[in-house]
Amino acid sequence: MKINRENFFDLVYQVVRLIPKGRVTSYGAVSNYLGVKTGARMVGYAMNASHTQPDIPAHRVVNRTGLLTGRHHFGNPNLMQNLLEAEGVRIKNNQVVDFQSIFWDPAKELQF
DNA sequence: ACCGTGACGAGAT
DNA sequence: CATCTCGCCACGG
Repeated sequence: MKINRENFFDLVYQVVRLIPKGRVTSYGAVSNYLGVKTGARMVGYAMNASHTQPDIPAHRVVNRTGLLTGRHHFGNPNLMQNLLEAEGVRIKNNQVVDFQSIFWDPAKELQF
């Protein structure tokens, strides 16, 4: 079954909503989980539009290196980091500390 | 309809 | 190890 853009956006939102507090995931991981392995950019694009949707912890989604590449889209560049730190995620130089340990892979953690 | 752009990622140089 | 290039697909101009 082909994933329409509406479904894709919606699915991205759903997955992001499932990210546990204090954990983070990557655009690529979400994309891969949705079956669009090469659609990491689309996830980012979806997140860009996520501001229209409530309850979207976009701050828990970073790039594959754990870098807070999306911080400039939170109005305040420090907001993303603040939100993460408030959840116990340590940030060092715009990068998630111990990224691998708190990384949440929907394909593995969620498994469905 | 064509082109440039992007909250990405992986491989090449 | 630092940069560059290309693929990906949706969207705005």
